[in-house]
Amino acid sequence: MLLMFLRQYEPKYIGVVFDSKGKTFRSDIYPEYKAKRQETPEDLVRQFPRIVELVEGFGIPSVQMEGFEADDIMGTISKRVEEEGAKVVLVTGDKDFLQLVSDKVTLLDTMKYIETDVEGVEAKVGVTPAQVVDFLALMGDTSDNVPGVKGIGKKTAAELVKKWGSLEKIIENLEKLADKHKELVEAGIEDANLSKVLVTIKTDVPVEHKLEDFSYRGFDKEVLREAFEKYEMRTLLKELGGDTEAGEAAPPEQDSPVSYEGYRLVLTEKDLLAVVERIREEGVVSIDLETTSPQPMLAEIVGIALAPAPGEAYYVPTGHTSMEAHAQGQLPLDTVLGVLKPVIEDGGIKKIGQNLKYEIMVLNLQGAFMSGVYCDMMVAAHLIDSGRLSYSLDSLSKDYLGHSTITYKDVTGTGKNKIGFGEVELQAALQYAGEDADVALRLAERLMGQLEQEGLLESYTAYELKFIEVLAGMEMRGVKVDGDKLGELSVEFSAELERVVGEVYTEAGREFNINSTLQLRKVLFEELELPIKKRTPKGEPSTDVEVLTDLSRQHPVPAKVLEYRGLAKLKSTYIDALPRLINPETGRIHTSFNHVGTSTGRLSSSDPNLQNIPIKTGEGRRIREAFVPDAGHVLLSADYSQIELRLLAHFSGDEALIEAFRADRDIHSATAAEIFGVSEADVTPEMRRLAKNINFGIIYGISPFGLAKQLGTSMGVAKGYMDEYFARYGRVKSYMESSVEEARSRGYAATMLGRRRPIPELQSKNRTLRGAGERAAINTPVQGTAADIIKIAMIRIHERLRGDGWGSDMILQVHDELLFEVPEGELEETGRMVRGEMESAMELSVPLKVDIGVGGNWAEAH
DNA sequence: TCACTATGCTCG
DNA sequence: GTACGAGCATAGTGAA
Repeated sequence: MLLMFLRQYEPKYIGVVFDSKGKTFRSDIYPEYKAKRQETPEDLVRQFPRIVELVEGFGIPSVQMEGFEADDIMGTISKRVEEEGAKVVLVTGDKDFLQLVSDKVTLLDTMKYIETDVEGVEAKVGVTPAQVVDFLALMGDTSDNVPGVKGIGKKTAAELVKKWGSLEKIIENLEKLADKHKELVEAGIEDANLSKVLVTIKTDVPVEHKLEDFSYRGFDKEVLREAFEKYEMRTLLKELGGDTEAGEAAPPEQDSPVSYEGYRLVLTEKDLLAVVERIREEGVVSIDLETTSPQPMLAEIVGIALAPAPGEAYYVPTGHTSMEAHAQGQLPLDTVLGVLKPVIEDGGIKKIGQNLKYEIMVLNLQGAFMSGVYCDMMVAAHLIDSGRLSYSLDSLSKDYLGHSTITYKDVTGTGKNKIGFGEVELQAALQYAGEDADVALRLAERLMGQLEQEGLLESYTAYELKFIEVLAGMEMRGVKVDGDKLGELSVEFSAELERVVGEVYTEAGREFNINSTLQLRKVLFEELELPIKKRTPKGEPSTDVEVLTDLSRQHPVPAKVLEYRGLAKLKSTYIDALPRLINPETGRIHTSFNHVGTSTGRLSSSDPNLQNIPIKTGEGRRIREAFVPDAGHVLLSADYSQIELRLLAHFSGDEALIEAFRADRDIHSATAAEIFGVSEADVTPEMRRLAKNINFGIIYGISPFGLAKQLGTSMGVAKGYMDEYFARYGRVKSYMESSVEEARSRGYAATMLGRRRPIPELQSKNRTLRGAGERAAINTPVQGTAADIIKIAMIRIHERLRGDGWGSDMILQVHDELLFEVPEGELEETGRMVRGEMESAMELSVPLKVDIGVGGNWAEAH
């Protein structure tokens, strides 16, 4: 509430007033005052000191005076400030405060976010602010135990006060009242008079503070961050915005560089043409589409914001549905796009925006093909710092411009009051959308400057920006999923689940919700009295796969639960979820690839996540069978073989490792042969499994504990393996150490294309945190460079496929694998081209190797 | 009803 | 408390 208030109102003075314990003049004259209140819950009482702490963190002065209620202190301050001629906003939901409202004083209910002025008071209670005390005196207040006049409620109280003007006047004119009212008031005169005193907020409390004492200079981000971290207020932490470099002061919140004066609505074709003229003059435009859906494949445009220069922004509504929009008349989308298309498609006009992939896709569906992508804020910020909590425009604006933008929620509301963007009033839409376009434009300058300064501009334009179009293309093409097949699987899994559930109930001796860890814990550890093997971070007995596998030796229930979980997971996450995401227009699934989804530079995928479709179990593989090509096509899968270990060989320069890859040996067998001192022919499957785990462990920044856990052995044994590994691959060890050292001295880890991930944990005094930082420092260059390599390959393949004559499409990326939908007749050429581009994407001291598979579904292609 | 956390499990 | 990087389903809780 405070954050929202500070941002929206940017007050010059602010104070928070607290009640204090003990007696007040009200309880003196009326001992029953607030008597019926329930005792303040203990949970709440304990929070009061923390609230004070947080208010201090916000840099807000607070007032608390023994013997005086907060109401009266607020009333006094409000009165004084009002007399000095300033405006006052009283932030409270208490209706008693309606009495203080004037042309200078308003009430803000931060729960509902409604600001009440004089007219508001009358609309709300039917009387003027001055009459509120009389109104309350009659009506009473149950929550404060103020009696009022028995039998008179809100309606009658308002009616009487409105007619006679005050309580005193009503009493004077008792005889003229309707019989029913007369009787009631007569009986309640004493109560009414007392009530009036009780509800009247005092304005003459001896407050010593001067207005200047309440000056607000903004909050210290660091102090607040610490408090939020301490109390694990993660959402607020995120809202607070990213890191400010040590020594670099955060830009002041208050001198906001953005004003809305240069923003204009565009409602006529003539005005639109003038905007186009401005864009051509500037040679650059920031674009922000407002639509009906966050999913580009389902979105319809309701308006377009355009900013050709800082402070100058236009909003062209095309699909707003408010009466006002209809009254003013908006241009049809076709007309608008007809005028804008040449600009959008003109590569000579630089395009700026936030998450331009979205704009590219939505416009593409309307037949406009964006060219000249010049700067995407989100993508630029991620290259500079892939460790940020947020890449939202608001967050970037706060950090780089010191300006908080109007948020989407601010204009559309949330929860059940939420409206579509098309229902937003045009002025609000103009300010919101115009600001986004404007802010993106201003940020572009800053971010491009920083990219250049840090030597990242080349990477940015040559790879990151081009990658946006590659992703847009893949998302738009989508992947075909056989809904009928999933339907059959669903039926089959339902039957299986029913069977397993029945077996669990029988063995457990009763029915319960197997999905509930809470209930499962009771059954396993209390009723069946099985031993607790492990605890969750909260100290509760764990029921995860490791524990249940172990317990399966003692009792049939854990084994059955594991079986249940396996089936239920597949059914709910994939089998039943995927068909719902099939686009009705295209009949395909269009995942969203998040360009800035990870701190290493990998992609992430969501809605649905197509990067974690099961493969390891037979049942899981059946889900992949539902991913199919169009008729006359096949799926081609191409995946990098051991790309991360190859990078480890390259980066470390370890001769043994490099030699193994150059000779194209099975790397896990080769490692096993080295560690166990046998010839590769004598490596057993068990030895290979061990070596494989060690190899992966190395990339993750191995620890004896982690390796032991993975292998199911003791830490001593694991340590032995590690020592043996490092004895054979000495350069790997020194490379790992230098990775950490480099990250420590520079403050960040980096990938080959330059993406930077700050790792402040390396400075931590907390051993665990520091350890995590060290492992991140080891892993990031390896995982991140692998991501760089496949990114380069994808850009080149995309460009090749876009050239003449190809019928193949690249449809998915799963970190080291690319999936293509290929016309049967084009199979060989596509395979050759794809392998060529992937293997030559980057020159390393070891070869890059790609395995290719083909099939009638994704399972077969693998 | 909504926002959020805890737990557990899928992938590379 | 401990292997790197992700997203999502479900249960449960507290606040609006």
